[in-house]
Amino acid sequence: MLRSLAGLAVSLSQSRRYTVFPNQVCIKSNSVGFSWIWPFFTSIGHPPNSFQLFATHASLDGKEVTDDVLNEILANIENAPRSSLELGTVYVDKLCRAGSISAAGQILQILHDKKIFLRPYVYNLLLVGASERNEIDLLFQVFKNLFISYKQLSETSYLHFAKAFVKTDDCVQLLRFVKDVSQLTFPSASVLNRIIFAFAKSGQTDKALLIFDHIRREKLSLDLITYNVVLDILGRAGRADDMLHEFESMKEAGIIPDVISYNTLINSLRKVGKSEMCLAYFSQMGKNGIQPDLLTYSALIESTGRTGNIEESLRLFREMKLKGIRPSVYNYRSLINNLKKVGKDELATTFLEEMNSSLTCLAGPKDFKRKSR
DNA sequence: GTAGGGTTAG
Repeated sequence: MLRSLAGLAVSLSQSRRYTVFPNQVCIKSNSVGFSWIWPFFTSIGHPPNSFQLFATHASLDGKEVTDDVLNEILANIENAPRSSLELGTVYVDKLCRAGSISAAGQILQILHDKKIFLRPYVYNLLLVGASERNEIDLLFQVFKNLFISYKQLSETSYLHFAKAFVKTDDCVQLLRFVKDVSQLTFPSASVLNRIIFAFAKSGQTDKALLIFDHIRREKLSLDLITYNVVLDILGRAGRADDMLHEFESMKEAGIIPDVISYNTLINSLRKVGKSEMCLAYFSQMGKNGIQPDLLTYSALIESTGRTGNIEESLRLFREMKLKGIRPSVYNYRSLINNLKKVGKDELATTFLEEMNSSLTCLAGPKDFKRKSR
């Protein structure tokens, strides 16, 4: 592939060769399949001339994508300077859908080198294609180009990237790439954080943690969010001890835990039934001047109530309301169930009535979603 | 749109 890429670069540098590929290929076009291109152009408001469109279609129809065909495509794009972005996007789209991932990647790279950045969605097509075909080098290339072109990737792109590694245990290349990307994004940790998050979200917990270890070992960028993501990963995996160990290591790294760190910790400890530890960390967060919120109290009310400490559960519920934090249906549901469990049916009924009479002013999703920033 | 719930077993 590298050789043909080099070949293309050479042929591109010899601009005289462009004239060898005029748009005459349109003569060979048949009308089938033309219809899919037109709506695309009208939808983005750049209808190019129909001859270019015929050329687009004809040059790919049933042809093997040889270097000659690639050169022909590039010449077509070059000859359409006012719409080369759109035309390039159409070509790469079509090549991806036809399974010619490698050719699509080459076109993307050549246009990228010419500062022609195609529509982001074709990068995703390429990420998926490269992922399915296990073309890791291409995957890295597309990911990097996407980042350089747009500075920001969608969550979908990160997920496509991560999914490429589901079937492989070889992480040497991946870790090398992580270091590579880190140099590109230094000093921000954002891209690395999102990579870790995508690996976790696609069920690759071990690889997510491997990347984290690598980042720490190599002293790459790392911040509060990195730790919060890792705490969550360990908590969800039921690895409470490892989670607490990482929490302690935040101090050594000079990173101060915030309300999300503590909530992640408390909620994960709740899941494994460690109610006393929930309260201990709740106390610690108070000493450190971090204000608890609805999620903190929800985890504590449930944790204490479920382990039979119903008095503490009720006290926390009152304390929360005194602080002006509106309860949610989940707090009531939790209280009512746990009260019934210890035989306090009357009090449970009282809370049921209180809940029903205040349904309209209970906390909803907007009351605990992270603040917009 | 970089991180922490959504009938989390009820």
